[in-house]
Amino acid sequence: MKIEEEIKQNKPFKSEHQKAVVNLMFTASWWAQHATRLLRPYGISQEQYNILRILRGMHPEPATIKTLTERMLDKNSNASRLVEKLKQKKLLDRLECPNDRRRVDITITESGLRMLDETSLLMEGNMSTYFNTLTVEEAKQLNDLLDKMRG
Amino acid sequence: MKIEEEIKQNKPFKSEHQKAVVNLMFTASWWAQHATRLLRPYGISQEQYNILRILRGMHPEPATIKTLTERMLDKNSNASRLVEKLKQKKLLDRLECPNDRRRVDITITESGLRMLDETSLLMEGNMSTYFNTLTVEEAKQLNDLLDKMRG
DNA sequence: CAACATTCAATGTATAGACATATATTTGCA
DNA sequence: TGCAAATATATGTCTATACATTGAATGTTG
Repeated sequence: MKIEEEIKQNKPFKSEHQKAVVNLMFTASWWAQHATRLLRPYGISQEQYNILRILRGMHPEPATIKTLTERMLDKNSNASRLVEKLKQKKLLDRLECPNDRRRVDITITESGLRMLDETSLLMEGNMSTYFNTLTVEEAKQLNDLLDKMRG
Repeated sequence: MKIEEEIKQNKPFKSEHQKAVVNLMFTASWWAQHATRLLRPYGISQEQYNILRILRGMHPEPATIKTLTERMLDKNSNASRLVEKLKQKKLLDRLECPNDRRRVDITITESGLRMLDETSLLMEGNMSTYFNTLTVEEAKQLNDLLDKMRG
């Protein structure tokens, strides 16, 4: 469906650029909804999932809060607090870094890895299902345009 | 900058499709940050701004909570509460609908219109500045791809 | 090495998103 | 008409974002 119909906009957009911004935000929100629902049965949010993905990518090397923040999609989400939530669920371990006591070493646990294997399979499966409307060539184009959009 | 650099991803993405999803979410979050900062001096959030835009579009016809929800980018954001916030700032009026007492008629005030004229000029100006990296043709392509992405 | 600046993480506070539930009104139909 | 179903909005609760501030540890420099 075209973005105008999705948001029942009666007037035309002022420009393709403005429309693209609205379309971007709408599409992101649309996908966020799906992702949130997929993850809900596992008791983790998208950003918690994202943190676990970063930790798996580095495993068995530990990350610090700083590293996580740099790699997270949402730079302002509060890595400290999200890490605390995940620790309570025993999905990661947090240890004081021996070299620098300001830092904390954060490592995904076995249980975290198991849960992530399951959820990432589910997420990736859903992505393929939802996004198979795009060809690989089109996905590539979309990536280029988004990169270019950010200047 | 390419998305891999933005989030300091060392490994390649599994597929262009997966990369496109990450890119979409990252770009949306990136723009949301700018928008939030632009609106901050005016004391309104993006979604409050969005509601005012919808109301201006319908003005002088009133909207209901239901109408707003249908047209908002984020279907789950709580129109009731956002309307309440905007009412407190005297940017809109909320009246019981005479035909159907379940509903409320919501209309943007003069003061709301004035503030929106100012903020939307600012927002649109910023969009042109940020997104002039894309040609009109590319913006069109991006719109088509996003529409197609949602299936 | 002492004083000051910087870095890293945690926390306080306000706003918003996600979702279930409550409450009032209207509609539809037996 | 009466009563259940549907509709419109509001609210409670938990989580997350935005941003300022705090506090501890480390770096830097005279």
